[in-house]
Amino acid sequence: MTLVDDAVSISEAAELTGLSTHTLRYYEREGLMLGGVDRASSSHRRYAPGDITWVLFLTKLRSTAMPIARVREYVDLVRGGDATFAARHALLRAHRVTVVAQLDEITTSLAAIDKKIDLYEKGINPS
Amino acid sequence: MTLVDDAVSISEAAELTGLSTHTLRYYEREGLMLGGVDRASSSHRRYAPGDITWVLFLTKLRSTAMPIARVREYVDLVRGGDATFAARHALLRAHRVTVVAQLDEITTSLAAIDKKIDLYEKGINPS
DNA sequence: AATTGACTTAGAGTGCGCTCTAAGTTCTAG
DNA sequence: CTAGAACTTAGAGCGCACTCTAAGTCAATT
Repeated sequence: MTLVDDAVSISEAAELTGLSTHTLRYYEREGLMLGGVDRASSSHRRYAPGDITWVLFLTKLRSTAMPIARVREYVDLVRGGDATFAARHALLRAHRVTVVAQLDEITTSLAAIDKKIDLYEKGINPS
Repeated sequence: MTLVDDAVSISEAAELTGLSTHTLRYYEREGLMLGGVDRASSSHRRYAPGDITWVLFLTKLRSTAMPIARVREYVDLVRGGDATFAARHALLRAHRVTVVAQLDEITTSLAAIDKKIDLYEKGINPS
């Protein structure tokens, strides 16, 4: 069994996640990383594969408009271990409801925009 | 033909649009109202039905993340009349592309969240 | 050994979209 | 006529999520 050090630097983590190094440090400061990122050379961050996986999921939460504070709540629950299983499950299910609502609102708005575009396409001059 | 004054006060406009009176004044200040809102008694705003219709469409643009500045561009074009027909059409079509991208991103993120929720539902303890 | 570039920290700054305040004016009900 | 609610303005303040700066440390290359 070969032991590969597949942990990466912050700039590599930035490339892998699509975030800036600034944002990665900011998220860590805000307590959004599950376990605290490892350090090499006693100062430079080393992102383990699991850290990358977590950041990628975190960006899914953020891209569905979960506030930083709510993400932190979730992370704090994860740190709480088995005892918080139900709470974490509930938090995600509650968030899911808001995401479906977002999709619905955007879809409704898109329909209104499409209606307006149709007017343009028919040569009508709308506002 | 009966002439009804169906223009409404700012608080009624707020109720009709779901915005606050503060926001309605803010939008007007930012140049987002098509023609300038009428005044009654030489000071209080009177929102005509067309104003309400416009604000409702404007909220569709906003709810699909069109920045205030872009909305203003559109409004400025509308003020430009027939000459800007093509530009307005293009602006809306370009915005449409971003809206579809939003829907796609949120849908992808929702799938990731659902996957996580499934783990909870199966009694697995995820992070 | 020296240079160059990536990294570190704490903290300040930015942009957006509201949201609120204060001081004064106007409308409406009694 | 009066009281109180709703309105007006200009401008300040706020919350969020970054984003950047400064001053210094560390790593890789020549």
